[in-house]
Amino acid sequence: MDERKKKVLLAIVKDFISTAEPVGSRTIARKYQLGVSPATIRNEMADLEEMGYIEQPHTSAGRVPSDSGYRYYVDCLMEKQTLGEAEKEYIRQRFSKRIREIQDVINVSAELLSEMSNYTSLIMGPYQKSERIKQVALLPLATDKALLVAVSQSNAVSNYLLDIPPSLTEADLERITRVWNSRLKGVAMAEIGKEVLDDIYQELYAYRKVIQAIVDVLLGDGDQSAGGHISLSGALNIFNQPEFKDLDKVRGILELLESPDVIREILANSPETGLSIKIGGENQVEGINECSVVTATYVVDGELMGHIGILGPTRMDYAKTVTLVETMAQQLREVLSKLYE
Amino acid sequence: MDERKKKVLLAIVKDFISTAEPVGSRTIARKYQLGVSPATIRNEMADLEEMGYIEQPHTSAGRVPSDSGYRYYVDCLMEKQTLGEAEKEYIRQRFSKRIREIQDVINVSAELLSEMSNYTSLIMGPYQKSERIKQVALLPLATDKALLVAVSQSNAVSNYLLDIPPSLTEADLERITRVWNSRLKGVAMAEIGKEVLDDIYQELYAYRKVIQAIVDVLLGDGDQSAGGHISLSGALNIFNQPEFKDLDKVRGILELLESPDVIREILANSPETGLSIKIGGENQVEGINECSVVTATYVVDGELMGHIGILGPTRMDYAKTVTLVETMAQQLREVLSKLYE
DNA sequence: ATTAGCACTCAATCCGATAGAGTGCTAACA
DNA sequence: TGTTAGCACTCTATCGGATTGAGTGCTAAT
Repeated sequence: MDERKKKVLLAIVKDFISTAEPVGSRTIARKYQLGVSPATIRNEMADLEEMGYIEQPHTSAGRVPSDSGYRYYVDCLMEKQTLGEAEKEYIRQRFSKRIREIQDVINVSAELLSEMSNYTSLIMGPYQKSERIKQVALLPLATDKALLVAVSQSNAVSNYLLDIPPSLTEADLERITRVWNSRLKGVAMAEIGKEVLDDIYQELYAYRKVIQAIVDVLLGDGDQSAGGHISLSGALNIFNQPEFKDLDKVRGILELLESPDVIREILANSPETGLSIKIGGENQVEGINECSVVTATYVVDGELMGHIGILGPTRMDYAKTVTLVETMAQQLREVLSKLYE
Repeated sequence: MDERKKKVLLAIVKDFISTAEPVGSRTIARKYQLGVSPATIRNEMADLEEMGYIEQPHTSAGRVPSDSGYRYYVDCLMEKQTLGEAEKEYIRQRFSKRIREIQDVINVSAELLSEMSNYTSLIMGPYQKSERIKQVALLPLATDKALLVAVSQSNAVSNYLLDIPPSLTEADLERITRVWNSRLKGVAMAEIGKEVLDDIYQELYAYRKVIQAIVDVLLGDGDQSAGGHISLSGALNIFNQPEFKDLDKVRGILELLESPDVIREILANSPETGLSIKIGGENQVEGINECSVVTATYVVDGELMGHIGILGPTRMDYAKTVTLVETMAQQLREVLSKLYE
C-alpha cells in the first residue's frame, strides 16, 4: 500500500462520503491534486479494487468504498477533527438549563447528537446497577400493596409496586425504610451483596420477605431488562440519506429502532473503554448491514454508567461523527459528575 | 339521492376501501349485483360526481370517494359491525395480565388498537386533573431539594423535584405530608380549590410556600403540558398503505407523530362524549389531510380521563375502526373502574 | 329509463435510440 | 519501468414514441 494508493483511496472515500455518487478517475484527478493523470489513477484503482478496498456498482460506474475501504480509512487515513467554537458554544448552551436529574442530561445529549450529526443517536443507561442509592421510601397504598420509591445519587427516581403481606402496618414500613436508609445510603446497587443484607436481616428478621422483594426489584429487571433506559433521537434522519430512498429499507431500519432490545444489542458489544466503530457488515445485528455505528461509554466515578452511539449509513462522515461522540461522552462524564457531587 | 345512487356510492366506497384502486362502472356491475348495466351506473356516477361525493383522478380512470363521499358513507350507509368472538377473546386475554397501574392498561390498549386495526393508535391521558390523590410523600434529597411523590387512585405515580427552603427539616416535611394526606386523600386534583387549601394553610401557615409549590406542580404542567401522557403505537403501519408509497408523505406523517403536542391537538378537538370521526380535510391539524381520525373518550366515575383514537388513511375501514375504538373505550372504562375500586 | 355501441382520453408500459460517464487496454513516451 | 494519451467498449439513465388497456361520455336504439 504505497503512498499514492493511500491518497487515491482517501480521495475516493472523502468524495463518496460527501457526494454519495460513485467516483471516477477523472473526478479524482480534477478535484484532488495528485499530480498524475486519470489513467494512472485508473491503474491504482484497479489495484485497490483487487485489494478489496473499493468496488464497482457496475462496469461503467465509478468506484465506491467497500466496508474494508472504510475500515482502512478510519484506521489509517482519517484526520482527527475538532468541533468549531460555535458548535461547542451551542452544546454548552443546551446543557446550561433544565439539568436536575440524570434523565434530563440523557435527553439533551440524545437530541444534540442527532441534531448535530444528522444521523440517529442512541443512548443507553444509566445502569441501575452502577447507581448509588441515595434514599428509598415505602409508601403504603393498600393493605397488600406498597410503593417502593428509590432515588439514586443522580436523582433518578424509580417506582415499583410491591406486593406486601397484609399484616405489615405503616409503622412497619417506616421502620424498614429507616433501617434500610441508615445502612445502605450511598451504596451501589451492585454492592448490595449478601454481607450487607445479613446486617439488615439481623435487625429486621421478621421482614425478610419484603426486604428480599425490595432487593430483587432494585437489582433485577424491575424496570427494564438488562441495560437501563433507552433514549433515541433523530430516527427520521435516515430519510435524509440518498442510499435510503427505498421505502422498504427505511421501514426495516425504523422497525429495528422501535425495539429497545435491538438498540441494547447494537450498543452492547462495544468495548468498555474508548471508542468503537462498527462498519456495515461488522455489525452483528441483522438488518443494519448498510449502517455504521460509532459508540462510546460514559463513566462516572469509575463506574460504567452507559453507552452512547450514533447510527448512520456506512457512507457516514466518520471524522465528524467520531468527534461528536467523543465530545458528548466527555460532556456526559463532566455534567454527571457535577450532578453526583 | 335515490336508492340506487346510494347503492352505487356504497359499492364505490367499499370497493375502494378494500382495493385502493379507482373503481369503474364495469367493476361495480360485475361485483355488486345492482341489476343494471355499466352504462346506467355510469350515468349515476356522473350524478354522484356532480354532487361531490366521488371524483376522478383523471379522465380515463375509475371513481374515488371524496371526503364528502366518505362522510355520507359514514353517516348514512355504513353498516355497524361487531367484533368476532376470536377477537374479543384476544382482547380479553391481553388484558388479563400485567395490570397493576393505569399506564399498563393504556399501553396494552394502544398496542391492541394498532395491531387489530393495522393503523396508528393514539391514546392521551389519564388527565392529571381528573385523578384523585391517594397519597403524597415528600422525601428529603438535599438541604434544598425534596422529591414529591404523588400516587393517584389508579396507582399512577408521579415524581417531581421540588426546590425547598433549606430551613425545612425532615420533620417539617413529614408534618406537611401528614396533614396533606389527612385532608386531601381521595380529592380530585381539580377540586383542590382555594377553600380546601385555606384549611391546610391555617394549620401549616409557616409552610405556605412549599404547599403552594406542591399545588402548582400537581395542577400545572408539572409533568406534561396540558393533556396528560401520550401513548402511540403502530406508527409504522402507514408503510402498509399504498397511498403512502411516497417517501415524503410518510416522512411528513411520521414527523408529525413525533410531536406529542400535535397528537394532543389531533385528539383534543373531539367531543366530550361519544365517537368522533374526522375525515381528511375535516381535520384541523395541518399535514394529516389525507388521513382520517376516529376518536372516543374514556370516562371513569363520571370524570373524563382521556382520549383514544386511531389514525389511518382516508381510505380506512371505517366500520371496523369504529367498532374497535368503541370496544376499546368501553374496555378502558371497565378495566379502569375495577382498578379504581 | 335503460342499454349497446363507439369514439375518445389518458396513464402506464414497453421499446429502441441516444447520451454520457467511466473503464480497461494498448501503444507511445520519458 | 512508470506514466500517459487515445480509443473502443460497456453499462446505466433518460427520453420519445408507440402500444395497450381501462374507463368514460355521448348517441342512438330499445
